[in-house]
Amino acid sequence: MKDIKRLPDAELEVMQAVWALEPPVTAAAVQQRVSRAWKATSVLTFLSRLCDKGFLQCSKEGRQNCYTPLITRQDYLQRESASFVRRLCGGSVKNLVASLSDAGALTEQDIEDLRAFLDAQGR
Amino acid sequence: MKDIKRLPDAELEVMQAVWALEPPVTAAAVQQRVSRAWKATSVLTFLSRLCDKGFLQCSKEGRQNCYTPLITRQDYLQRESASFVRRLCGGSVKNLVASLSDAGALTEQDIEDLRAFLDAQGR
DNA sequence: AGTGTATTTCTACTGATGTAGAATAATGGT
DNA sequence: ACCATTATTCTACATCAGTAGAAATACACT
Repeated sequence: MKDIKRLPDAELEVMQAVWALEPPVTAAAVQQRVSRAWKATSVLTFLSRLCDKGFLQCSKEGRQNCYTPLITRQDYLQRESASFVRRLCGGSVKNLVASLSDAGALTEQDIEDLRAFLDAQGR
Repeated sequence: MKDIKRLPDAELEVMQAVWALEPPVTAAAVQQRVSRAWKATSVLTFLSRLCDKGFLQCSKEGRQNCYTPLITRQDYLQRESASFVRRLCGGSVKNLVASLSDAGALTEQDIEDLRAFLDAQGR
């Protein structure tokens, strides 16, 4: 039914904050958690747009709004990374990892983790 | 100098076409290569925006425009994948690969390629 | 009850993106 | 030299995104 779409940067950052915090989140908490210096009204705009898009649900807790994610971080990440690999890397994951490596964005730790992951993976 | 920014979907698709073709490309060639059914003028709009953004250089070849990439696919891919991992995966590449796996976007071939890549990597 | 204060909802504005018609310019043929 | 054809440049417009002031609400106190 609902087709989740890619979120614009600002909304994504807000979602990250919501995901990072405990379930029913207030706008103020989000504002603090976020890295950018947005005015309270800006944060509220983003939160409300996220509700419109079906990413959040909003309920009143007295005078305050409380937001709860309707989409998990995992779910969003899965969709986005699959779409990223398709759109940018011609569908090849190796291609992606190789370019991360070229970009110097692959730490020793990453490599180790990946090895472990693959080992656990392959039967 | 120039800070390369993320391209919107339409422009990215046009760039992919340009990269896929041989260096000096005509708008017509791009239009054919691309998957979406854009009108010729739309394609030209995107090409011209890509020139403005410093991704392409345009030269006249008689009556036709010829476009040449100023940014390589590799270069763009590197930047974008690094930024993607940062923005969405909290900087963890394993996180990314794991979610691809969960999304069922990791083929047997991908895993094999990754293993080979990592082996070649780690001295 | 009246008022300053915290929150939220409306409204607004600028610039980016997707898409393409209208206008213009350059060709090729007759 | 003229005109149908073709490619390019302008112009346009709707929607999305980033950002936030103004207006409306709801409390918390005195």
